[in-house]
Amino acid sequence: MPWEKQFDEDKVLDKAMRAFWLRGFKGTSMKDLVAETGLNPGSIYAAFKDKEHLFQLCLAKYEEQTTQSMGKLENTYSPRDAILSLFDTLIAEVDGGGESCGCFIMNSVLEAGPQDDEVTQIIQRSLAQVETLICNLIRKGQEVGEISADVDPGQTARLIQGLLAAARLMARAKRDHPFIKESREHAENLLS
Amino acid sequence: MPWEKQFDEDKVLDKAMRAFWLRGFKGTSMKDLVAETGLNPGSIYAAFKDKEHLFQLCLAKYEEQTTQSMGKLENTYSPRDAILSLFDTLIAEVDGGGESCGCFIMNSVLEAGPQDDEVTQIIQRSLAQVETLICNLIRKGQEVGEISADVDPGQTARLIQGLLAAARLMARAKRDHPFIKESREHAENLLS
DNA sequence: TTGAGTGTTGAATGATCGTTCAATATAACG
DNA sequence: CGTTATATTGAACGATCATTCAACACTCAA
Repeated sequence: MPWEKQFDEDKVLDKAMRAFWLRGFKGTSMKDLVAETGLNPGSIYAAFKDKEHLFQLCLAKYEEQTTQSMGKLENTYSPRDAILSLFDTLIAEVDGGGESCGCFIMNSVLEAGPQDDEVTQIIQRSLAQVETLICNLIRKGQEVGEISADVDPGQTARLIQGLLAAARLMARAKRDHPFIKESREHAENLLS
Repeated sequence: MPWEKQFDEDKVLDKAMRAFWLRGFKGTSMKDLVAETGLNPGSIYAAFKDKEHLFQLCLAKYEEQTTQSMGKLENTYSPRDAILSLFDTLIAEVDGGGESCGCFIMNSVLEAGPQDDEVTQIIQRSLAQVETLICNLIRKGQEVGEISADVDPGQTARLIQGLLAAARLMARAKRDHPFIKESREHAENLLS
């Protein structure tokens, strides 16, 4: 019988994800991945097929992580604060001088051409997922009376998502862009 | 005395711009540029130094075009309608099945690492430029009484810019994403 | 102890990348 | 017409790209 893998597939995926997240698909070479994962080319190909497939796995993993971490927010904050904390996280990232490499999904939107079916599907699925999560938070907030009952949950969820995406984009363009903090205020007003 | 250039430098820049706009810097190879401009490698290098510099020229040209076309809007529409027409253009693009390759500047934000000083400067300058143009439109609209006097022009300009950026991003991810049309409504409400 | 089965290794592969340059073509001046 | 100055050409360069694979390492059932 065989031999167990010498590496933790999940940790390797995490490192690859960080690389793709920071520099994109084309901006990350196999040499980079070899250096940052500590694996040899052959092992990477044996475990993940090829660069394209590895990238898709990273995207999927990111989506899963995002969903999970939003689930945690749901349990530790009130619905309204959970939504606002999404903005607070970004603000803290920027203020703390952190990496602030944006949203991996959104970064990939621009790099993946419209022909890249697999990636496009992951992106669309992820967008819909986050929208739904925010939408549910809004509904729950309305039930509790924390969020005004006369906002449309779906539309507002998409607006929140848009504001957040824009804020992350601006953060990447200019670390201290005023819109980053303003976007939080806008969200706050929406949910008043 | 010498020999005039056989190509129109401006038309070549336009074709290169379209290529970079659609596929990004890393996604556009020199071979692509040779094929799409009709020039030979040597001629491109003689005229534009190298790929990096050509890209910067394209970015700068895009910025100039954007500024000019927004100037025209100012002359043909009322301030409020000029702003809303920015959204209408995007909506028409998407509805018409057009390319909808987003905003060249914003696309470049994600691709250019924070280390790329020259590109970052062009991006920041362009962002500030557009913000100022929208801000002035808002002020003018307020003078005419077309836009509510109690919105902060600067903050609202940044919000409009953010909404537009987000809408273009969503359009790239999903052609018929509801947010595209909703963003126009949000802008409309802001300027009511 | 051994052989079958699987994981690891990293040099080598061909393709493509951005870039260069010697050869060639063209136009204006003497 | 010949010289000079510049533009064009496209093959060729070295670097880097993603990918492969034969050699080797290791585990475990027999």
